Amino acid sequence: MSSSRKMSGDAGGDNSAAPRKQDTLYVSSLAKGLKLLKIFDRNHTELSLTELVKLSGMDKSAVQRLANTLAVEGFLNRDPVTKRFRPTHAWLGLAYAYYWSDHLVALAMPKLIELSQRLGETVNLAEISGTNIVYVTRLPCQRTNFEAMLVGRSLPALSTSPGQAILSTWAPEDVAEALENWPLRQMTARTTMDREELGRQITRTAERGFSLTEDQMILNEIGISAPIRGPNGIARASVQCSVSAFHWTIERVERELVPYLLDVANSITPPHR
Amino acid sequence: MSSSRKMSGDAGGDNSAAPRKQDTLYVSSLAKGLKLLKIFDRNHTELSLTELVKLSGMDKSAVQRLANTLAVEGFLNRDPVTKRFRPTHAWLGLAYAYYWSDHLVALAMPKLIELSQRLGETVNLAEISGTNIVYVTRLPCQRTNFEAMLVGRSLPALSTSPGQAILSTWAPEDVAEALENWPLRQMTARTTMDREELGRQITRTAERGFSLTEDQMILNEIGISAPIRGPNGIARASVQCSVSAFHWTIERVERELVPYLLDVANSITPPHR
DNA sequence: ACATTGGTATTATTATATGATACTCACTAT
DNA sequence: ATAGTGAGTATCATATAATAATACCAATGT
Repeated sequence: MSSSRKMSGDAGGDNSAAPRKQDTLYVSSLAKGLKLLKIFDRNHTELSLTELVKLSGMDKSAVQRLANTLAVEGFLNRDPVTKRFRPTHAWLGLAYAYYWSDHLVALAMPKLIELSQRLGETVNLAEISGTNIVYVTRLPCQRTNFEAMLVGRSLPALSTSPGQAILSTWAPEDVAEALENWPLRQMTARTTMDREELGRQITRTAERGFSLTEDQMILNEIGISAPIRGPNGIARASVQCSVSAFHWTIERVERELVPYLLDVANSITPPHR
Repeated sequence: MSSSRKMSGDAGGDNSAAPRKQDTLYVSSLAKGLKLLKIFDRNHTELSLTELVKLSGMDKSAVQRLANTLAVEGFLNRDPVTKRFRPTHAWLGLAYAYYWSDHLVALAMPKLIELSQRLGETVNLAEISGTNIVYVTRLPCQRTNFEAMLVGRSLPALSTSPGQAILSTWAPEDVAEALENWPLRQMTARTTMDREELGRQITRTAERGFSLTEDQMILNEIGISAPIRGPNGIARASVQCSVSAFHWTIERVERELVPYLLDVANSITPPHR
C-alpha cells in the first residue's frame, strides 16, 4: 500500500477530509499502532524493533510499547530468538471478516470459478478503492506468478485493465478527473504514462464493453477486463483475466476469452451497496 | 467495567485479579482499537456505533473516538448515509502483507495449484495457530460452498483433518496436552467430542501418514489431509482436500486422492522459520 | 407533537502514554 | 581478555492525551 504521510495540512489538492487529527475524537496512540501494521509489506516481512523505529519515524519507547501491545493482542508474532516481529494469522482473520462484509464476493465467486475452469486461465475480481484497484479474489492457474496470486494487491487504477473497465462506466467528468489527477507509476518500460492515450483507451473500452491492456504491470502480460455494472450502469468492480503474450494473440483473446468474460460480468448484479 | 486499581502508590499487590495488561508497556488505547476490528466477523459485517458499543462493552465516547480514528486511518468505511462502519480494502492489504511474510505459501502454491487441477477438488493449505488451524490458501472448485472458499477461516484443530495431520507429527506429550486441553466445538451432530476417540484418530493418522475426517465441520463432508513436515519431522502446516460424501466413498478417496495429496505434501520442505 | 433512538460535539479531569535514561546481554574487534 | 557497539528491555517523573459525562442535534415513529 502507499505509505501516505499525515503531517499537518499541507496537501493542497486532496479532496476534503481532514488530513490532520480533528483533535478530540482522534486517538493518536491507535493511529500509531496501525502505522506499525502498515509498515509490513512485500519488502518488509519481518522487522526488528529498531527497524520499526526507523521505518515509522517514531520514538523507540513508543514503538516498543506499541509493538508489544500488538504482540499481546495477537497482531504480531515476536520471534523468541531473533526478537523480530512478523504478521500473524490474525491478518488473515481480518481478510476473512472482510469477505463476509463484501457481498459482491459471494455473488461473484461461483461464476468466477466456473469461468476460470472454462478458460483455464487466471481469473480475478477487482474493485475500485480510491485511485487504486484492489484484487479481491484470485483464481490462479499454474503459470500464474506468485505476486499475481495474492489478494489485497493494489495497483494504480488507470494503468490496469480492471481500472479502465470500471472507469469506462463512469460519468465523463469523473473520468476526466481521474485522468487528470490519479497517480501513475512506471511499472514496466511499456507502461503507458500518456494520460491522453489512457483517455482514448477508456473511451475505446466504453465502446467495446471491455478493456484490454498489454505490458502495463508486467511485460508480456495481456489483461482483459469487463465491468460489473450496478443498476445505474456505473461499475465499482470488474472481472479480469490475464494471460501470457507468449501463448496468446490479441485476436485469439478477443475471440476465445472476451465473450465468456463479458457473459460472466454481465450476469452479476452487485448488491445495493 | 473494572473501575478499581487506579491510584499509584497504594496499589500494592492486588493487581493479579485482572487477566489483562502488564501496565507500562501496554498501550490500552491501541488494544481497544484492535478490539473493535476483531468484532467484525461472519455475523457482524456492518455495525453502527451503538452496536459497536454493545459488542465491545466499551464506553460510547471511547468507541466514537476509536472508530473515528480507524475510519480516518482507512481501516473502517463509514457509510455516509447509514453511518454504519464496515471493513475496508486495507484488511485485504494486511492479508497481502501476510502472504509475503509466510514463505511457505510461495513454496507450496504452485504444487497446490497443480494438485487442485489434477484432482478437480478443493485444495487448501492450513497452518496451526495456537489451538486452531487457519486456512491460509484455498483453491475452490465449483461445488465448494462459500464459507470454504475464504482464507483466514480458523477452526478448532482437534476436529479438523489438517489439525489431526499436524498433531500426528508432534511429540506424544504435546499431543497429549492438546487432547486434554484444546477446545472442541460441536459443529454438526456428528462432530466427535470424545477426546479419547480423537486420540485414536491421531494415532491412526500417524500410522498412515494422512488424516481422514467425516462430518466434522459440515455433514457429508470428507476431509483428508497430509502434514508438511519440517527437517525434524514436525509439521506446522498441512495440505488438505475436502470432498462431498455424495460423490465420493472413503475407498475411492483413499485410492484416487490420497496418493497425490501425500506426494505433494512430502514434496514441500518448509522454510526454516 | 412528543418521545425515542442514534449520531455528534464539548468539556473538565485524571489516568495514561510519553521519551529520556539506564540496564542487560550478545557479538566484534582490538 | 576487554572494551566497544548495538539491540532489546526496563523504569520513572511528567504533562500530554484519552476519558466519560453531558449536552446537542437530526431522524424516526407513535
